[in-house]
Amino acid sequence: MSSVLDGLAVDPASDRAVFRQIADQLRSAVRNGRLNEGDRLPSEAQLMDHYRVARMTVRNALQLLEMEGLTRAEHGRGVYVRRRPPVRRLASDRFARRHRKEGKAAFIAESEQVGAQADVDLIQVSERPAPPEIAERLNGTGPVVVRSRRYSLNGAPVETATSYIPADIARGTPIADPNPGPGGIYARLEDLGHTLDRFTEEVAARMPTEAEARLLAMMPGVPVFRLIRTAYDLEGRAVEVCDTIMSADAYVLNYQLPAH
Amino acid sequence: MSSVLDGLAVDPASDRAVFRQIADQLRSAVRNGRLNEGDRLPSEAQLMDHYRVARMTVRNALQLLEMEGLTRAEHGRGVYVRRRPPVRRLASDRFARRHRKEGKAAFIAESEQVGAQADVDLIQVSERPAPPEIAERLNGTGPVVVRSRRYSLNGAPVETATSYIPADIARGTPIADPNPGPGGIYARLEDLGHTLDRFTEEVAARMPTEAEARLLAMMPGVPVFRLIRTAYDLEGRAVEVCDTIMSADAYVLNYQLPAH
DNA sequence: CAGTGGTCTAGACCACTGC
DNA sequence: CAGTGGTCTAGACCACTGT
Repeated sequence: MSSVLDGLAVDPASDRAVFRQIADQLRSAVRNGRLNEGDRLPSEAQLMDHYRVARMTVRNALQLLEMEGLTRAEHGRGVYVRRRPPVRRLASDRFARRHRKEGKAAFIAESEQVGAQADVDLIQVSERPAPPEIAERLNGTGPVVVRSRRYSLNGAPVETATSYIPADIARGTPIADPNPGPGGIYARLEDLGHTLDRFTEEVAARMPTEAEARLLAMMPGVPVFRLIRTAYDLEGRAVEVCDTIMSADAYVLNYQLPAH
Repeated sequence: MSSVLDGLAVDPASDRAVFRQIADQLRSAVRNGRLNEGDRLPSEAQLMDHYRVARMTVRNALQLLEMEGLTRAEHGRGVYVRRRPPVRRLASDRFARRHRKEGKAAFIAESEQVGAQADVDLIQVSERPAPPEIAERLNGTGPVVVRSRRYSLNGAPVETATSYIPADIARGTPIADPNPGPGGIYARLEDLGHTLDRFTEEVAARMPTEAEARLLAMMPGVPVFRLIRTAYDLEGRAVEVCDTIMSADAYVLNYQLPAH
């Protein structure tokens, strides 16, 4: 009987903690192909036997790998090498007016391009004072219409988004309606005379909060993107700020930069 | 004597694991200001006493918070609420020709703007076959000149970068020299007649590998950005691919998008 | 049902920090 | 030196999975 563990041993006298040595060896097994995507790792019991260590030592090693995003544990089944799914790419033209003319909001248009089923749920609309982070970007402290929703791809939640539009623009318009109509709120902003000129995006990455992890059904060891997009009209006024949390394993963000 | 733990208790009969309840309560204490940035959390011994649980239960709770990036443990000192340092922003004009004319590479120019001390070390230059991921973007399979280096800000490493330039362009030029001269390799590419026209950037986020965590002296619970930038000259040829790993807590990436 | 991971207890020794 | 977190042992019971 052969196993991925054949010939592997740890040195208890080493400076490197035993659980780190075990993690190192399992990591190598993945890197050099002795373990492939989707393969099951040896069980905790097998690892305890093989390395002659306590269960907590084995679990610390496995937890390291899970934190790195290399493996996922499935209760009652085993620990598996994580598959890196093909990721969705945000084309630079995702906000092109052409898509709005076709009546498609950015997320939907983009998902169709890659043949994925897009869904939106948890839609909420309200009017509130602008949070400081938002007021700063909208260059004003008045009330805002707040639209939040969650996007899913092929049934898996991948992103939550909250849009803030100054109430003096959006109040009483379809923008304040749960269903803003074809082309989404960017089309409605243009209907209202706020022709969109440019966007800025600020991209950060961090580990999810508990609430975010729940909403996006995230696996341990996967960070989120936080993307704050500000939309400006032709007059240079900020007309929308969209605060988005995205499961980082579902996206690669694409940008085009001119060399000037 | 009052403490952040006053009045807090867990329900062992709850569905929610005890260590998660403890983490919840500590997290709330941070969110509602009973614990501030830089404050020390109660020690493991104090938490064991207060909640009447075993040490492993307390440690699991603390580890959750550390994984989320909310706290950092300091051996022999205590567990502290992490400070969110002011972050550096990548301006959209970071590759503007003006900076190259001034003899400054992007990283240096940018750091000066925010009054930070920039350093570069671990510079390595070699010539090798192009890795598949790189060949794909360079649209060619020939050998490449590989330049890798590490950038630090105020003494703290924040990013590693590896540039790949087709050898038929770079061989025997200052680009293949550890010090490529004023303005960096982009200035040299333009000297060689490859006037830069545009860049694409692909941004992903994940947890660091062990090697990356070491090189960037990363705290647990902090992800990295992986940014792959491709530079194109006026003829549309890809003349450089730069593969960058950045500590995500040191950056917010800024982009400008036209509305078309 | 047996096998898996999830949680928890009650100890032990060590390395690091600050007084 | 006392107090802190880092590592490790040797058990226990539970919840979930597949047969």
